[in-house]
Amino acid sequence: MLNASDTILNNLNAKQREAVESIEGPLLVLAGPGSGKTRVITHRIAYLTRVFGVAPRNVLAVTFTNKAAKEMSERLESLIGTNETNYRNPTVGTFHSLGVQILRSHGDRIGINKDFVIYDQADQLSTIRRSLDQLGLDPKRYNPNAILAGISGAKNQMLTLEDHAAKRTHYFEEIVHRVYELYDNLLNRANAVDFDDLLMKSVLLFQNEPEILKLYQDRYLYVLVDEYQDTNVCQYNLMNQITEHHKNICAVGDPDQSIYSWRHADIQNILNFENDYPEAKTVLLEQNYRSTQHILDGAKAVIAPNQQRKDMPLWTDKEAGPPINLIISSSEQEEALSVVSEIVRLEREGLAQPGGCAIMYRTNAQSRALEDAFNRYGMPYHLIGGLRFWERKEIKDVIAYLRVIQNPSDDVSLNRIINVPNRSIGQKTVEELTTWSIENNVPLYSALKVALTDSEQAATDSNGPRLQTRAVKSIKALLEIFDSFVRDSKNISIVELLDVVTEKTGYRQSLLNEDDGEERWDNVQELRTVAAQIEELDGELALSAFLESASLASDIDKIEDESGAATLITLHQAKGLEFPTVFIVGMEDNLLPHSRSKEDPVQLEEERRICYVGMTRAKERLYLLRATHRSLFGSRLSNPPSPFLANIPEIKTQGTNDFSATENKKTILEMPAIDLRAGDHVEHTSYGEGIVIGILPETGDAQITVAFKGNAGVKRLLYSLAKLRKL
DNA sequence: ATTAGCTAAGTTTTT
DNA sequence: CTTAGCTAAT
Ligand SMILES: Nc1ncnc2c1ncn2[C@@H]1O[C@H](COP(=O)(O)OP(=O)(O)OP(=O)(O)O)[C@@H](O)[C@H]1O
Repeated sequence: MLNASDTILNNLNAKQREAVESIEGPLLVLAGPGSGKTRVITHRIAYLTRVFGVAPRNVLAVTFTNKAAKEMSERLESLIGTNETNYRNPTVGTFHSLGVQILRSHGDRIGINKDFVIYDQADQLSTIRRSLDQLGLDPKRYNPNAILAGISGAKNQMLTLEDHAAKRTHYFEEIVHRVYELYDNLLNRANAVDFDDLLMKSVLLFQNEPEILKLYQDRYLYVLVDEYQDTNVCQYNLMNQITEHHKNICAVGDPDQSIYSWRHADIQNILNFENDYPEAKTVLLEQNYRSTQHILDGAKAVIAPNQQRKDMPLWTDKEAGPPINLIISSSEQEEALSVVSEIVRLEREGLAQPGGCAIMYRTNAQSRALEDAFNRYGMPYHLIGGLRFWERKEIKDVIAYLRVIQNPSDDVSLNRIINVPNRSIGQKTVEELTTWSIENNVPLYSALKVALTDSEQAATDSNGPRLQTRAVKSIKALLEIFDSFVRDSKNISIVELLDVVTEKTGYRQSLLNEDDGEERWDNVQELRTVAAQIEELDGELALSAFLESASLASDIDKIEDESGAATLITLHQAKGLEFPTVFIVGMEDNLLPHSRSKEDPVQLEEERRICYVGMTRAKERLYLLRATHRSLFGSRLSNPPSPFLANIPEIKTQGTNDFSATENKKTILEMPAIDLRAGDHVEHTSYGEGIVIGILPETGDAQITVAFKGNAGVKRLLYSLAKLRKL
């Protein structure tokens, strides 16, 4: 029988084992893609807790995305089993979720109220606009996005307002500084923190309150960090603070996969690890378990020209596999079509499943042509990023209601929904209230209250905000409804609260009257489903916890491969993932490398790394695609091929005139545009109701597979003959 | 107070 | 070509 140690070490190679068994002191695992770095982290945690006897609660593992954290927890669970009574799981989370945890528990020490909300980019921008307005600065002249970048950059480098003051060298930075000051004030007043605060304020808290820091130092005796090459100054400081005494830090990463320098990630953090910790042990992993020989060779050839790198050996004993394919098209539409038809071909020939395919691109805008092609041919797809679920208007509206219920001081959220749906509290009124609240240094919500009491007491000589009677009436109704929500929120579940809020405010009604109302209401219902799922998992859920997961959630967390849908994703978001089949579209100069980066050699090297990350996601099949012409802002322009393509030694090119490519395209082009998708409910004249489970193109037609409700069962029908009615 | 219609700007990449 | 933000008209 195997003991715990054997089970954990069994599926590791010698180097990985060495890393797992190095328990005490700083440990650096440097290795290329697919070499099992993440596996080392998981197994090392298992080893620490199950073999070495470390209490799970003393272990902290930090990842980049929630998805990575979730996957790690799951793998841990299957490795060591969990949740026996008395068994506390290790902490596995993202830097940002760690920040939330720290600030929620101890933020009061630096003046952060426990009920704080987290402002995302849109909330930040709206706060910046308000600041500009207050300062009498023209948002046309001073781009709010640029100012946000300035503030965020400062925070990412741990520059507080005072620090930033010293750094002002340009006029623009002076402006940024003035906005920074007011912006932070507004955030404070709204009891809100932004993404960057989660990290920076945690570090500041630890700096100022050593006894709080000690709590975390004593709690987290073993710390493991994934993707260390993409940590920024705050994250670096945070980890150093926690591991200051025991120095049990295990950093894992790959300098060649550092692609977030624009977010102020500093590759020096990983390169200097051995200087920071002279006693550090370094383990290099050299075997790639993910990709075929062809894919690995191609990727290595792309990264090789970078000057700022140490070459590390990376090999595979996998078979050569099919060569890397280059498909040249004449437009982005044709490019997208090539992708779809190739996926169809792979599926038909039993070579790959659509669910195992990912299409990757440099910029979000590129997803559009792909979506069109997938929709046109009834192929299911899963879009990551872009119009993110959590950023949709209707979702943000509903979340805003919940946020105000939890934290009435949240000005941005209150502003958002104060007149949604229309309740005759117009711009003028809001302006008056806002000005009054800023002058009196109180939240907007208080301004509403004052306005109301004033009018009730018919106080003519009051200093309160001066409003129309109609507006006051609306405000009264609004405050009353919020009071009732706050009361409700204490007694009912979040799902119920969502129902009450959308119903009582008339939000559902008004949404359904808008364009695409049904679809958007469905999104709100999906939010309800998410809430239900979380509640089912965690039992009664606190409103704050729900809002927190809403703030920190990102789309990538939702990838499920069971669905049979191909994944559309940016190259950045694809980091850390793997797929049997990968398509990288837009392999053109100005796009990859992006025109904004290609002038600066340092940035150009990062573009190369982005390409490298994408290529190394592929396990079996890799397609690179480029279009000779592409439209940008409506006008067509032609781009030369990406210079990276020239580095790849063996590549099979399919030009636009290539026979097989044309053949494929014919099949799919002749397929009628079908308005059916897998999952759609349909009705057939004799078989009755059913659900579409598959669509296969045929020459000039399509084969639709439908699972019928009645006795008919699963049927394959020809689209042209079946006369299916969509329900 | 609300809305339709116009103009100008925008595409890197995100927790 | 889109879309967000602003102006003019109701
Ligand atoms: N010792 C091993 N034996 C067999 N398969 C392994 C081994 N180690 C890792 N793998 C597999 O190799 C693949 C890549 O592993 P993992 O994701 O841990 O690599 P990584 O180094 O974190 O990759 P990346 O840096 O590209 O994200 C996974 O499918 C994993 O299951």
